[in-house]
Amino acid sequence: MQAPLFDPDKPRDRLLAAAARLFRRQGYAATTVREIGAEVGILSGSLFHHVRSKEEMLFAVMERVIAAMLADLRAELSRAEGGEARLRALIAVELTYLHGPAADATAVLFHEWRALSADRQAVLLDGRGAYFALWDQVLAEAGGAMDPAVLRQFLHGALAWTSFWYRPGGALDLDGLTAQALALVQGAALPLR
Amino acid sequence: MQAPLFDPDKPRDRLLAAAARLFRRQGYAATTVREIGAEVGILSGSLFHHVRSKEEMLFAVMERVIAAMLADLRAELSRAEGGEARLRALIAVELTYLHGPAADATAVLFHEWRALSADRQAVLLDGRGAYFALWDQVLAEAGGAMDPAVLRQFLHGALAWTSFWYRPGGALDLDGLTAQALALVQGAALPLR
DNA sequence: AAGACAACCAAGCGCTTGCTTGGGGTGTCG
DNA sequence: CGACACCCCAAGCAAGCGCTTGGTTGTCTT
Repeated sequence: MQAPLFDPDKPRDRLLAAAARLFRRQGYAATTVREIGAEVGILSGSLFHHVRSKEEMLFAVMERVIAAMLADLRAELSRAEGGEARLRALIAVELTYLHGPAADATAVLFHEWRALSADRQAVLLDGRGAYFALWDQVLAEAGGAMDPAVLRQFLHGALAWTSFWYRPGGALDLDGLTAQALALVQGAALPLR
Repeated sequence: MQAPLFDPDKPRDRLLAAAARLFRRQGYAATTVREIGAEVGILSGSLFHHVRSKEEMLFAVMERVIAAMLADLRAELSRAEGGEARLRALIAVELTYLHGPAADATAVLFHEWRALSADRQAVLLDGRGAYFALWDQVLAEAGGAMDPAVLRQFLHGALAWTSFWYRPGGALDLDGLTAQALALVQGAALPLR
């Protein structure tokens, strides 16, 4: 994890952080620009001094997460040696984003994708593609019997879903959760038949 | 799978089926009652002859899926003999609902939960609880090393996420997908360390 | 034949939505 | 001191929202 996604000193960033928080809690469509304004202490009209439209906020939030996740995953993978370490890096980066300081923005990226217009989805597709290409590479290296693409979808789904039930600070910390996910994919979930 | 969730002969059921379709495609908040009316060929006002409010449609859709899934899972489990068969039943029922005739309603249940008011969420909690109690029971019987609650969340997340990428009719059919999920949870994803 | 009922239309109500406009206060820098 | 961004408010617009109203059809029952 490098620099935080949003700089509290920049008004526009404070706005985006607030938008991410509300988009996550209520969903994009159910969140009004008046609520976002209130969250940072300005009126809804003043909000458009920093941003061209409501959707631009959604786009900006997603754009930043994608770029940051991709950079972080690349850094972690270049540092990791051995198949298990690389696999752990995959999971750790995803879970760190989902439950660390960037939790709101990451949850929005994963769960509000369809709220974004098709044009803007297309702009972000390159970044998403590069990110998952790294996944496929690591999973293929691991050389399991399962189709890497299917395994990637299963794993990504299982991790993305944690944002609905897992809360850090409980009995299970982030490292523990990472270990559990690693165990799942390494085949330690249930005893072999 | 017993009787279909919605009876095409009943106008109210046709409405609910259309609502489920649109809620799934666009999300609950982003769907208007005018669109739902148009989907069945009536005006938006006439819609309220069958239903008290827009949210009642969401509730009705979810209620039916929960009841049907619970009944089907109970039936399948009572028919299954042995740990692996019971495990497969868990996965098969979930995937059948997610990608069979009830796909729209099931996706809505899984992905639009927070759009439902807290009061109505509470009404449905019993059914959800009973359903997942069966999961925990089967997973505990399987006797793996992983915490059954965490494993349940991982598995449920991985399966629920299939509604974003899996489409029946391709190279991988539903039985194949079920087998892959079973393999994941049985530890055949990657070779052991 | 008459009544009852379900199903729908046409019109529109009150309210909220995303966004625009015009203007004013505050600080920085030449 | 004046100029110039920057940031924000006050007010409001057009469009769309969920939902209500009063009334018209066609079908079925008695």
